[in-house]
Amino acid sequence: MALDIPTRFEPARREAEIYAGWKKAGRFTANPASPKTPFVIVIPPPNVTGSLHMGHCLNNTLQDILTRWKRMSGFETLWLPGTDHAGIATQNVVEKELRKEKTNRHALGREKFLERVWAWKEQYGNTILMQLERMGCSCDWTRTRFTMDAPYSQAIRVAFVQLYKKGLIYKGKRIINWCPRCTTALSDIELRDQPDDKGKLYHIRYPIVGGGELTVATTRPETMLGDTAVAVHPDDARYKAIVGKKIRLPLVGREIPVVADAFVDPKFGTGAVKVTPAHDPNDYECSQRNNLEAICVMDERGMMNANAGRFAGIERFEARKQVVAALEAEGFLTGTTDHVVPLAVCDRCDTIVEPSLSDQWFVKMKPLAAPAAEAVRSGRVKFVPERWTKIYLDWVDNTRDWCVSRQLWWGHQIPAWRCLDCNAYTVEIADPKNCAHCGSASVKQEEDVLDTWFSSGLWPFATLGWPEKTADLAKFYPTSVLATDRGIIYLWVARMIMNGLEFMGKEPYHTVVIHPTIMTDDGKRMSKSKGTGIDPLTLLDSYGADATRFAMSRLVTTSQDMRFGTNISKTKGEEGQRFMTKMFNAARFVLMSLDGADKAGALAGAAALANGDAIPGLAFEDRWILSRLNTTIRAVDAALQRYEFGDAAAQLYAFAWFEYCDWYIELAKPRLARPDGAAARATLLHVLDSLTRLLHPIMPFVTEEIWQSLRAFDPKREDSVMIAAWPKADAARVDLDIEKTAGTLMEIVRAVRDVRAKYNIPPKQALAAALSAPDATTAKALAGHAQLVQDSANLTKLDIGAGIAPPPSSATQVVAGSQLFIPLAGLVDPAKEKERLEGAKKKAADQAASIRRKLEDEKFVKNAPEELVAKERARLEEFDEQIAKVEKSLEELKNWK
RNA sequence: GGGCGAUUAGCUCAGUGGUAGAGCGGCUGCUUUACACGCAGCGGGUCGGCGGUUCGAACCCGUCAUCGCCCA
Repeated sequence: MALDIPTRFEPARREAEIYAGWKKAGRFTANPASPKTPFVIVIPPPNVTGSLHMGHCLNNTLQDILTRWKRMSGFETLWLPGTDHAGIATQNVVEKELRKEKTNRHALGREKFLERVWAWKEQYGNTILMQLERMGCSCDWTRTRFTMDAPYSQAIRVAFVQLYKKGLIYKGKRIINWCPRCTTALSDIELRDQPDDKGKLYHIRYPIVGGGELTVATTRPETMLGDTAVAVHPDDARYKAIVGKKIRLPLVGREIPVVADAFVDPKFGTGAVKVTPAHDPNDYECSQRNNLEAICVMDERGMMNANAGRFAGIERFEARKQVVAALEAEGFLTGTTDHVVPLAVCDRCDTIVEPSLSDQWFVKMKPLAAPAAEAVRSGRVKFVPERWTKIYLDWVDNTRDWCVSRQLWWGHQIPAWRCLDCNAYTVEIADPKNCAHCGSASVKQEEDVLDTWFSSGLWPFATLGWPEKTADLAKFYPTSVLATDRGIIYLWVARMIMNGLEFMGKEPYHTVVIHPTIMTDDGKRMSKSKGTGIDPLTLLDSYGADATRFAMSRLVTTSQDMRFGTNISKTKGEEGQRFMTKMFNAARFVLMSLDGADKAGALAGAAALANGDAIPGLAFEDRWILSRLNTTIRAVDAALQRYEFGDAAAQLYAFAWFEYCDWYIELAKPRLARPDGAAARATLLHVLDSLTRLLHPIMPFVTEEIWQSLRAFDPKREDSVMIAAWPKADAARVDLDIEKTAGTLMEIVRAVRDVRAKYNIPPKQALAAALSAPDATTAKALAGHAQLVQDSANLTKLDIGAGIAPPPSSATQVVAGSQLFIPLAGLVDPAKEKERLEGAKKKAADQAASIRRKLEDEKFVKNAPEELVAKERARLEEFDEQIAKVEKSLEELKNWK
């Protein structure tokens, strides 16, 4: 064996090189002019400030598996990568830098600030994309997109103008979520729940003008400064008499009315609530119904403003304390109780958001959401697993208008110009010089920018060149599959579907694969702040990309969570690494076996096998592994079609390791030196070739390395496994009889090894054995394969026949309905053998008893399907025979010396 | 408050009505010339609790519990 192949594949040394090779050869680049059917995935764009976390790692592994699988299956495949500009996050990062320089964006001015952000993006914005390369992702980097690029920005502008002109975008005053730290509006989905938010409920006495009083309860006493009414339920008998009267607002002195409004829950607190229209969404709606004034008492940074009177200039939570103290001092506070307050915080900076009345731009959701719901209801877009459909529909059916303006600088400035003369808006694709309404030249563009999700909602077609009619758009839209986490269903999926229908008239993909969310070892959400997250780069460094990808994909199930914390990632990563090494060594063995042998013969044979042709000299075990290979191909295909990645990975692992390596290679070894070695070599090579292709989508690097070694033998094959054809299952190769017989033979071999292990007989010590089959047919079927069993179990001989008498002093083992006898005179202790046989007898007797019980039950015999009853009868007979045999062996034992 | 998911071997998970499975870990034995990141063998579970349907339930129904996720 002249070949010099190392025993390990070294990811750290080879991955980058292999990846560079693919990239240089343009393997990832899609061709819109190709006649092939397209398969397209757009990446759910990661945040440009982000770095790879476990969720990305899983998400992109699965996308790459699909992409590579489809590419090998003959599709014109495009996996389009890119990032979104992440308005708040990116602006925060750069503002942080500025703070270190003791300056801020206002000092810099908008233009200079944006230059800084771009500079930051150029320097750091590629981090996550480079990490995808490390994972082996076969993204088309020539098509990398960024939501702030000029063509993409143009798409956003066209989309905004179209929606505005259709009346689907408007500007209006609403209560929105305000982040006082980021000083911008946020949409509902940019919030997070604050856990463990223990608050208090304050009970405040409100005096009624003309006598009497009311008690209201509030969790946010500082907002009482902005109260403009007290509301009670119209049917609440307790308060009927005072509706229409006035309250003198404590601390402020303003007179405010008592109004009746059905939104009040009479059972909560005292049944009377303070109404602060400028700081609560329900109160605002109440104020609209009752013509109440809205008084804002805070500024954009969460400081109390002039409307707060003596509390002006105080920070909102400090103001709460001081208002409570003042109420108490003046005798208005009647008590406090503990109360859990649901609090929302800004997703980006953890600041408690302030519901605030504000003038913002909104997208009308109903007209967009209805078709998006229909696309899913009709089945044109399918969720996998199917249960997510309901989650999606619940949201699109009930979604409220979407606040899309953000008080940021980094983002797409809203293409609306306000006329300084007539106050009307002009919304155009090209910058207008004059007001469209009065012709005035005094027009000023809105300063606010659009929500980042507004841009990522256009992702499936804006990335392909829309609104231009590009070749890419024509070829690759609609895309095929979107793979993402459940947390993204509202964020992107719903919006992409809405926009796809609105702007392209066609849903953006036919399938949405919702894969599990990565959890810690104990099933909790990974949290950066709690330090329970793990860094995928550590895994890539420790085990390599292939092992990491295998480990993750193998754990993917239809369940919604996937535990992959510190410990689990270690054991699973190591498992992946071992598998990678195993495959590498299997290839090493096959190549070394071919080297110096009849190479041409092996190549021709393997080619014939790949073609489905017969080759001379195919042995039983060859036909067995070919049958298993084709069964496996079918199973893997079926699993991938259903997006059951874990199942596909497990099938491949089991076939490669336990069938190909553990059994087939071992069976082939003795033949390599014999005259029938040619067929064995051809089969070894063909199965290795198929496995290399099948494993490639999951483990791209090691399979490419193996492929290149194969190619050194056979320069005619494709330059890269990436473009090799995906194996097709050949039904003609599947032979269930062979698989069944092989199963029996393996059981026999295992039984011999078991006896050896029990009696400490070394594998090297050859033994003789006899097998007593239940009938002549079985005996004949097995006898043909005696040599195979002898090779595997190191037997000098193996007599097989029906009803063979046990040789003297034999250990007995029941296997697959037959009895195996191994003469062990002088080797073993009869007492020990007796113990073993008693154990086997008990096992069989227990089984028999349970079946007998069943069969003695008339109801079972009457109601169960006939075949089942017959099957149970046969089983009982088998067990009874077995017991008899063991009893006979126990008798024989007495004759042992 | 509503919805969803999970609960099966020490761990991670398959298993949708008819003999409880896999991998990992464990234990025992092997320096077998592809691989000790290996090979061979073995043990290990009243399928979360309780009730119901059924000849028969891990599986279907009800209920409770625990853990988790989402929405309000």
